[in-house]
Amino acid sequence: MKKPLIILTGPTAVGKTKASIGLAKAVGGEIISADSMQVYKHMDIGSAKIRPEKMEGVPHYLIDELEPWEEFHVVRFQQMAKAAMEKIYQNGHIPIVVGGTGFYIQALLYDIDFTENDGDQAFRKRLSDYAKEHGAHALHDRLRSVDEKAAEAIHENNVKRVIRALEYYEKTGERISEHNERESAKASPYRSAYFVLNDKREHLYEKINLRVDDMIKEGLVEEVRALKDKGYKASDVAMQGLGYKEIFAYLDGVTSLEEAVYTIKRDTRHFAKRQITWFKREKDVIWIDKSSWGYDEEKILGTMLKHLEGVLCYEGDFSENRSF
RNA sequence: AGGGGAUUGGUCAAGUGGUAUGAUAGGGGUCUCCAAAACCUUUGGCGGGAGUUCGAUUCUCUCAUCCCCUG
Repeated sequence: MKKPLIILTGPTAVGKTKASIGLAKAVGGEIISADSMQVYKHMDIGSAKIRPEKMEGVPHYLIDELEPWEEFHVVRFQQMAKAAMEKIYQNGHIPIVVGGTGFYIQALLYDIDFTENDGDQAFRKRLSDYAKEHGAHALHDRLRSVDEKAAEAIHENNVKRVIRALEYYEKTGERISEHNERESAKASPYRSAYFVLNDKREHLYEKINLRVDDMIKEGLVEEVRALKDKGYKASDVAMQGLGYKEIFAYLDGVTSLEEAVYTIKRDTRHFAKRQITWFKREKDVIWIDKSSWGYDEEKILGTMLKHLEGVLCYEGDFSENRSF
């Protein structure tokens, strides 16, 4: 029998965190964060991390687990999240994946296989240098010669993904297009419910703008300054999160604070749009538009629970563990 | 009140007597190891009216709105 898995996602600033606590308490769930920034310690304000006192006793995983210099990517997420899920099942609880990184959620939900190799940085750098020297088109031609289908699918300007496709072929001898076809045909090993919390676009954008202002008031600049003082550079991956790279630029005197704030707001809006686009093409998602529920948290929780009745059966271990 | 200047997509700018350019915002999309990333794509416009002209966003007049100076 497949194990249950609940996913609660949606664009940034829509209110996932808040909704997740109510849901976790109602179903006996523990929360796994699917967020590429909240895993990092010392990055609280800019990543809109949940505060411990707001957790109301619900266990959280993949929050504050890494130092900002550590690498984090889908594969690592997948490993850590799977380990967390094991623990949660052992506790007799249901894992609830909460976060806005659609790719991570996909990797977990469909248990996509990334194990062919472990990311050869030197090889990637060589290809990246090749592209810089001979142009993106030349690199793309190299891909075309080994994997026509992948070359068709990946635009030549998207150097990052052209490199990955070439790397995959180089390391495994298999075409990445074949790998992707196989992996995307997979069925999920879980009994899942995939909730996408959404809101009217206008309202969402307004909330994003307000939230960025709040972050500044709460001391985002000081948070970034502290990271900078610890020796982190704008080029470190963790520092490239929304809100961090812009404040870095401000602290370095490249932009004014006003410009930084403007850019954070704009890029966060763009990000939210991309997130929504991602969720639109995920199959079997349950859209919950907050505006059509009058922003009533009780009603929204009620709908989610209703959907869960159909998707997950509360049997065995799970029914008796609904409170903490 | 008098004089001067301005009016180009939501915003900021370019430009020309012959089908209006760009940036930015907005929309849509791709995505299977940097994904808060990377990449692709696209809808909007010459303030109103009259005149000169084969033809006016461009020249003239007028109205409207805004800005500056003088009183």
